[in-house]
Amino acid sequence: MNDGNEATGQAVVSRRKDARRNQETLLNAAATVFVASGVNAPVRDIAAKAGVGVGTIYRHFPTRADLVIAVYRHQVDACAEAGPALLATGLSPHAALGQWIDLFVDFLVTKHGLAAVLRSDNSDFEALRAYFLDRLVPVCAELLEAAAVAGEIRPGIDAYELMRGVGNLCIGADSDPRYDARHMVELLIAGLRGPHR
Amino acid sequence: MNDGNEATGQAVVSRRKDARRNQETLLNAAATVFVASGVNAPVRDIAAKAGVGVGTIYRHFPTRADLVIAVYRHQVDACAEAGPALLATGLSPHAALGQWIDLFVDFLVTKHGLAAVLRSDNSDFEALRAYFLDRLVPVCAELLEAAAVAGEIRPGIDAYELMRGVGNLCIGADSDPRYDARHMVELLIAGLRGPHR
Amino acid sequence: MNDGNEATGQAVVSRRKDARRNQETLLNAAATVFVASGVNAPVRDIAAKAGVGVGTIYRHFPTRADLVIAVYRHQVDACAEAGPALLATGLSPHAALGQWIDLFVDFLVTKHGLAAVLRSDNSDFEALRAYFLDRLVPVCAELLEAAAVAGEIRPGIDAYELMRGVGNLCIGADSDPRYDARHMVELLIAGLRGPHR
Amino acid sequence: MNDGNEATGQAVVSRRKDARRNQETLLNAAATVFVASGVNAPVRDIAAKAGVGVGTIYRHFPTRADLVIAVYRHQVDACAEAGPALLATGLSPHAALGQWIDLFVDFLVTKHGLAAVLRSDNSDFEALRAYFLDRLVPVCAELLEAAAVAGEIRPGIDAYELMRGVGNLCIGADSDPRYDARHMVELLIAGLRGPHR
DNA sequence: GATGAATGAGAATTCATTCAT
DNA sequence: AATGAATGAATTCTCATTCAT
Repeated sequence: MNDGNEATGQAVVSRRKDARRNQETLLNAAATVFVASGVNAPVRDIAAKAGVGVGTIYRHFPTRADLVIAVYRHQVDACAEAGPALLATGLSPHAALGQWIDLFVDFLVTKHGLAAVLRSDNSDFEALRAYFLDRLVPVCAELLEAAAVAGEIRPGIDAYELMRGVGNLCIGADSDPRYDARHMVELLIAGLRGPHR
Repeated sequence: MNDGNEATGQAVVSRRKDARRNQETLLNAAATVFVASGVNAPVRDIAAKAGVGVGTIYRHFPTRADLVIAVYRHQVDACAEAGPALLATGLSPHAALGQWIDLFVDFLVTKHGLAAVLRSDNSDFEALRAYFLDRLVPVCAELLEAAAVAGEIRPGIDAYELMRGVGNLCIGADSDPRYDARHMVELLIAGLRGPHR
Repeated sequence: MNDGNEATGQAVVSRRKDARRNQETLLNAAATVFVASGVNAPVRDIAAKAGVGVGTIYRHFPTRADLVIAVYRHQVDACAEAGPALLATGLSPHAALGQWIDLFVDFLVTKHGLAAVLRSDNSDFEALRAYFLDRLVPVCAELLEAAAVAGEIRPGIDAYELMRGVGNLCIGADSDPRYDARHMVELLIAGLRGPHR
Repeated sequence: MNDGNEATGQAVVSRRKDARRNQETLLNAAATVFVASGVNAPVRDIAAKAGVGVGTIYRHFPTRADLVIAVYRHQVDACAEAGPALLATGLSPHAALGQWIDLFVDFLVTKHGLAAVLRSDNSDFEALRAYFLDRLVPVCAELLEAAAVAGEIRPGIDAYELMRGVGNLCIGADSDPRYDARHMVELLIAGLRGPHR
C-alpha cells in the first residue's frame, strides 16, 4: 500500500484530507476502549487511546451516545440488511429468523457492555437505543410475520419485546465463561414454536 | 436465652436490641432508596433516608455489595426455600419449576436495578452475585433434574446458565412498558420442553 | 481565653466544635482571594488558600453566590444598621445620608471586584445582589425621605437607582490610582441638592 | 478611479477591496455579537456570525482588545470630534459639556457590556481603555476648562476621573429596567455646579 | 490569506471513603 | 458505636489559541 509517504510515515498525515481517516482512528480507538472498559469509559481514556485531545472527541461527537452510535452504526446497518437477504435465500422463515438472531447475538456478545446500555433503565443512551430499535425491530417483525404466516411459530410475538429479550440475554455474556448467551437464545427461539399452553 | 440478669445485662440486651433495630432501619432505608434510585444510589442518600451518618453505614456494611446482600437476603432465602416446597406439593416437576421461576422473576422485577447488578460484567457486586447463585442455583438444579427425570424437558440444561438467563431477561423490566419480562421468561421455559434437534 | 489546649495549639482543634471556626477560616480565605483575584476566583484557589479540599467549600456554600454573601454579610448588616443610627444622632438628614453613603463606599472600595458583581448585567450573583439591595435600599430610602422632607434635597430620587449609581461609581476604584470613587460620589450626592433646572 | 489596469492590477485592487470588505464584515459581526453576548463572547461565535474561520479573526486582531477597539473606533472618534464642535456652537460651556456627556452616555449604554470592560480592575482590555481615554479625556478636559473659566462649575475637576465616573455609571444600564444611567449622570453633572462645601 | 481541526489547560462538580470527636 | 465534616480523585465540558493545509 504505497501512499507515497515513506519517509514521514503516517505521523504527518494531512489534517483536512484526513478528517475522515482521523474520525476512523477515533472510532477504532473508541471501539477498543469500549471493549476493554465498557461504553462508559472516561472520554479522556478514549482520547488518549486515539492519540487526540478530548476536545477533538467533543467536536466530532457532542454526546457520548453520538459516539457509541457512530461506533456501531455500520454493524447495526449490516445486521438490518441481512434480514431481508436471509428471507430471500429460500430458507424456511423460522430458519431465517434463527440465523438472523444469531447474527444479532454475534454482534452483541463481542461488544463488551454494549448489550447493557441497550437496557431501558438508563436515561443516557436513549438515542443509541432508539437507533438500534429503529433499525432492527422492523426487520425482526418481518421475519416473525413470515414465520407466523408459515405456521412455524406461535402468533402474536412482539418484535420489540423479542429484541429486548435477546439483547438482555447477551448482557455480560463475554465475561462469564459459565454463561453462554447462545444457549439461552436458542431456548428462547425454540420457545417460539411451542403452543402457548 | 437467659435475660434475667442485672442492670448491666439489661443494658447489654437493650443495646443489642437497639443495634438490631438500627440495622433494620438501615436496611429498610436502603431498600427504599434502591427501589427509587437503583442499587448504586449515593451512600449519603441512604444514610439520610435512614437518619444516620454515612459512617454508620460503612461500619455495618463495608462494601456496597454487603449492603445489597443484606437488603435482599431474606427474600433470596425465601425463594430458595420455596423450591423444595413446590416440588413437594405434588405438582408436576415442570409446573413446579415454572412456578418457582415465576417467584424469582417477581422478586427481580420489583427491585429497580437489581437484575442489572447481577450481570457478570461488573466486578463490584461479585459477592452479591455469588450469594444469589449459591443460594438459588442448587434449588434450580434440583427442579431441573426432577423435570428431566420426568421426561418433561430436554436434559442437559445447566441451572446456573438458566438462572443467569432469567436474571438477564428481567433487567430493565420495571422501566419499559413495552417490555414484559414474564413473556420472555415464559418463552424461555417453554423452550426447555422442545427436543434439542 | 483559656481553652485548655496549650500543648497542641490550634492545629489539632476539634472538628465538631470548630465547625464554626473552620467556616470562619474559609470565609477569611475567600475574602482574601476575592481581594486578590475577584469574586470569580476558581474554587480550587479558595480551597487551597483555606487549606481545605474543594468539597468542603461546596458543602458549606453550594453556590458561589452563597459564599460571596457569607463573606460580606456581616459588613452589609453593619452598614444597614448604621443608617437609622446616623439619623438618630441629630445630624441633619442630608449629613446623615452623606455619612452613610461614605460607609457604603468604604465598604465597596476595599473589596476588590465586589462592586463589579453588583452590576445587574450578570446573571450569576443574582442572590448576592438581591441580598445587598434588600438590606440597603430600604435604609437608603429612609434617609432620602428624611432629607427630602427637610427640604435639603430634590424630591423623587429613587433609592435603588442611587444605590446602583454609587455602587457603579465604586467599580475598579481600588485598582486605579487616578480614579477616586469618593470624589465622584461626593459630586453625585452634591447633585442631589440642586433643583433640576 | 482608474481601474483600466491589467489583469494583475485588477486582481490586486479587488483583493484589497475584498480585504477591506472582509474586515468590515468581521467588525459588523463582532459588534452584533458584542451586543448580544457582551464583549467576552466566544471567539468562535463571532467567527460563525461573520462566516469566517477563527484563524481569520486572530490574524486581524491578535488580542480581544484589538478587536473591541476596532469595533468601536469610529464611534469613539465621532464622540471626540463632537466636543469642539459643541463648544463652537455658541452654547454655554456647561450646556456643551452636558450635551457631550450625553453623547458619551448614549454610546456606552447601547453597547452591552462595553462600559464594564472600561473598568480599570481588568487587566485585559488595558489597550481598549487606553484608547478610549486617550481620545476622550482631552476633549472632556477642554469642556471642563471652558465651563470652569466661565464660572459655571466648581474648578479642579479632573477630566479622567469624570470620564471614569460617567463610564461606571453606565455599567449594566442596558439590562436593568429599574436603573437609568442618565438620571445618575444628570445628578453627577449637576453636582459639578455646586460649591465644594 | 483563510480555514477550521486539533489541542489541552482550566474550571466545576460529585461522591466514595476516612477519621477525629 | 455513631456522626458527619473533610478530603480529593475522577470526570465532564468549554474555549482560547495554534498551525498544517
